[in-house]
Amino acid sequence: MKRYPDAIRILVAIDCIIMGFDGTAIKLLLIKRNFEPEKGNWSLMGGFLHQNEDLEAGAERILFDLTGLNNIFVEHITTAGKIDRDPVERTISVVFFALININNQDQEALNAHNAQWLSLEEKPELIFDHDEMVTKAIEYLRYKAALHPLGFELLPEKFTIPQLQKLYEAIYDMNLDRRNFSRKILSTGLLVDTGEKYEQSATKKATLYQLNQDRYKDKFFAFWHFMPHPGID
Amino acid sequence: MKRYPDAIRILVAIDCIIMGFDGTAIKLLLIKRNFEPEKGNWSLMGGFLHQNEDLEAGAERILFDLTGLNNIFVEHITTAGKIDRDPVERTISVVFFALININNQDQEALNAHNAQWLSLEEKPELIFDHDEMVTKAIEYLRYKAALHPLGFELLPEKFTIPQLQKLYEAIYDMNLDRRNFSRKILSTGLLVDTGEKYEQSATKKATLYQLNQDRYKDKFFAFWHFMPHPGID
DNA sequence: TAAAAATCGTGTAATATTGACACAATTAAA
DNA sequence: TTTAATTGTGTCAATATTACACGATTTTTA
Repeated sequence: MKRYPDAIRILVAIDCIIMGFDGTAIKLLLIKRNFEPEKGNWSLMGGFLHQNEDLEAGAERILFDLTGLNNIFVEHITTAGKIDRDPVERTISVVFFALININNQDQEALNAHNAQWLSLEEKPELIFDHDEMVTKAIEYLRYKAALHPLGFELLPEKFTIPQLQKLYEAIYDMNLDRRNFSRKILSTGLLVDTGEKYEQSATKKATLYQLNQDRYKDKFFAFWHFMPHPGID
Repeated sequence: MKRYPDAIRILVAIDCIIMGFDGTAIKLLLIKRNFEPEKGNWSLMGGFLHQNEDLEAGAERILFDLTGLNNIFVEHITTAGKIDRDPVERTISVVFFALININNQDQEALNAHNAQWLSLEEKPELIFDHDEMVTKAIEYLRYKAALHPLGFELLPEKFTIPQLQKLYEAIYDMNLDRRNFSRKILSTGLLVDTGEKYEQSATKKATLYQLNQDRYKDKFFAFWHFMPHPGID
C-alpha cells in the first residue's frame, strides 16, 4: 500500500566524471562498455543506485570499484532527467564529479573495466547524454578553480609551482606568465616550501611545495581574483 | 519484462527554492502544508515528477502552479537522496532554484497554496531536508552573483543603482561603498540609462537603468572581480 | 519661504595589484 | 666548458581599488 499512489517510480543511475592531470593535459577516465545497451561504445563509469545506499555512497562505491581508491574528491554536479535519455527505460542520472591524482589508481581495476584515460581532445563520442555531462563538468571545474584553489586535488601531495601553473593552463586552456603566476600563487600564503626539490628534472630543479591545509580551509572563500583578465572588452 | 531487473525504482520529487527581493532583504517563498505528511509545517514548494515530463518542465509546472509566472529564471542546483529523507517512502528530490521579481506574482495563487514570502531571518524550520536545500541555494546565489550579473533577475526591468546596491548588500550581507559600487557597476557597460527617474522617492530621484541584454550575454563570463576585498587576511 | 534632512551623482588622491618584461642561477647534455 | 632548457626573483608603468568629500536634488518642516 503506497502513500503516494499516483506518483511514478523510476530508475536512478549514478554517473561519474573522473578527471585527472598527467602534467600536461586534463584527462577523463572513460570505459568501453562490454555490456548492453551500447556495448562497445564509450561511456562514463556508472551504475544504479542500490536499495540502502545514499547517493554519495553510491558514487563512492562506483569510484572505488573502478579505481580502487577511497577518499577522493567527489561532488555532485548535476542531474540528468530527460524522458528518453535511456532508451531502455526511464532513468534519471545523478552525476558526480571526481578529481584524482592520475598516478594513484589501480591499473588492474582499470583493465577489468575496460577503462582508459583520454584527454579532452581524444575524447570519443559518448553514449546517451554523457557528452553533455562532461561539458558541464568542465564548466564546473573552471568555475570552481577560479574561486577556490581546488586544482590541488589533481596534483601529487608535493608539487612545484610550474606544475601547478601547467594545471591551471590546462584547465583554462590559456597561457599564463610564469613570473606573475608565481607571485600571485605565493601571495596567497597557501603554499609551504618543503625544502625539497623536484629531482626528475633535466634542468634546474624546482622547489616542491605542499598545501597549507589549515590555511586552505580558512581561505576557501578568499581565492577570488585568480585568473588574469587582460583587457576585458 | 524489465531490462534492468535488479535495479530499484524510486520516487522522484521536485522541490523549488524561490527567492525574491523586496528592496531590503532576500525573501523565500514558502508554503504551509495543508496535507500529510507534516501537515501544518513549512516547506518548499514541490511535487512529484510526472510520467512524461522532463525535470525542468516539472520545475516550471510547479512554479507556474504556485506563482502564475512563466519564463522565470530557474536552475537545477542539487539533488537530495538520503535514504530516509522522506519518512513515507524512499524519494530523491531534484532541487531547483528560481529567482523572481517579487512584485509580479499572483496573490490568489499564493493564497490557494498557503504560501508566504519570508525573509531569511524569519524563516521557520522546514520539513525533511529542506533547510539544507535552502542553505545550498544561498551559497549558490553568492557564488553565481560573484561571477555573473545574475542579480538583475531579482529586480524590476527598470531599476536604480542604489536598488542594485541594496540587492548585492542583501546577497552578501555586507555594506558597500555607494560611490565605488556605482563606478564599478557602470564600468561594466551593462547598464543603459533610460533617461527616466525613479519617481517614488522622497528625496533626490535616482536614474532608472535597464540591462543591456546583448552585452549581458556577451559579458556573462566577464563579471569576475565584483565584490570588494578589503584586506584579505 | 527658507532651512533642514535625506539621498543621489561625481571627483580625487593614496595605495595596491596587475601585466609586461629582463636577468641571473641551476642543471644535464652536448 | 659551452649550450640549452628551465627556475627564481626583480622592476616599472599602467590600471584598479579603496577611502573619503562635496555639491545637487527633492520633499518635508520650521
